[in-house]
Amino acid sequence: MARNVEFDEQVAVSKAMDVFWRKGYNGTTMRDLTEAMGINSSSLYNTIGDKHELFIRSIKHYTETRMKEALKQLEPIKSPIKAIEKFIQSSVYVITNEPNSCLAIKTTFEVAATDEQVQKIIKADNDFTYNLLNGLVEKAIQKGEITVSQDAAMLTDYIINHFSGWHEFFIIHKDKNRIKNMATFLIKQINQ
Amino acid sequence: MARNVEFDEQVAVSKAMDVFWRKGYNGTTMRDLTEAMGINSSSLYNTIGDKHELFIRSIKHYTETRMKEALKQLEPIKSPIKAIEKFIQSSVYVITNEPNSCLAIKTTFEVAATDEQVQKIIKADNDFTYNLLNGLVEKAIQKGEITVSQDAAMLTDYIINHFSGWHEFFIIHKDKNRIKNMATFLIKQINQ
DNA sequence: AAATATCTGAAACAAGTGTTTCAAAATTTA
DNA sequence: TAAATTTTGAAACACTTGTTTCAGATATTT
Repeated sequence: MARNVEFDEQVAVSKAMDVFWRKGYNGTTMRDLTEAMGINSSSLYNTIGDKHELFIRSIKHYTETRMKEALKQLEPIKSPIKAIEKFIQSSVYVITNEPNSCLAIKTTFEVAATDEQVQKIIKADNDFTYNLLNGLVEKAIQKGEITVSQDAAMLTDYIINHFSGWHEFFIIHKDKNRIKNMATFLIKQINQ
Repeated sequence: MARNVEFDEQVAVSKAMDVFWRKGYNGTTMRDLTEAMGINSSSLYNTIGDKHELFIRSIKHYTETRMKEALKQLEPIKSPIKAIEKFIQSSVYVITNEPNSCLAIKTTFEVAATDEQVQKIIKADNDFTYNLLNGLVEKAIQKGEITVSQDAAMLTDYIINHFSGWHEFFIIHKDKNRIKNMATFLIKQINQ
């Protein structure tokens, strides 16, 4: 019996996410957000909620999108070790080509330590990556594609652990090659 | 012919640093700062300057203190490889025992990408760590303590690169053991 | 001790913050 | 088409922000 919401909530959240991604949670104002989303704050508060809720939806959107992309990218690859290598290489590509560094990592360092709700989402995202990669590492060990004498759990942690540093490194040095060299060495270490 | 500043500027900056360390640049207000420093904002603006300048001094204080500590800790160690191991192990200790994660890393992800002045200080800090560790790696290779066939430059990047991930990991999982295991593996990788 | 120069404290500043209000517009259903 | 109900836009809200003001307190130098 009444009109519907005019804007697409998914699209709006995606636009909000872009702002948070660039400016961080505390660096973003509600006016930044409503301007980028193209909606009035009254509509925003009537539908999604306040700034914090919008941030929660933004980082959920970010992590969910990333999870889907990872699955889609790795699914067609038959060899576990090749999938692991692809995962590492495409991380390097993203790190050295996207305009902002990973929203999840930025959020971890800015607010995860003091915001439980955020912490949970970030942890879920990390657990997803862990499980995805751990499955591949286990298979690779079984198949004898990884011969280094280490348990899968530790190797999975060890591989994932590189990405944060590469992001940090790229912000500071903006040097693709040194990151590529680290990635090459990491892959060699696993492969041996 | 007149009175002197009542407060110790070094002590005041150190107290400001603590606040920035906990809350980040954008999450910290001038009232947070003046309260923690125990001085009035007029005194602050008369001596140090505005919020940004205070932040600059805070991160300089942080990085300089850290540099001195690193030098002091590694100086007495004769064996290069032992010094490298000590460097890694004490990083693990700091990461898993300090209440906040590294101010330099937090700052890198929060503001370094958009603040040139900050970026420079952070880069100088990273270059210092790089040079310190690179010297050790080169000596360790010469002495045959490191036999892995990689150039010192890449190995230095590779070692340093782990710290950021460990910080991130500890915020999310608060698990010391998994970090220790990664550190042990890293040391083993270098040593072979 | 007096003159001098500077620092300090409290208050005030204008602009910016996240959020709410509400009349008018809009779209749905009957 | 008319009634009903919700969304929207602009303005306003109360509070916080970074910063400045300035009278009076304070310490130095002569």
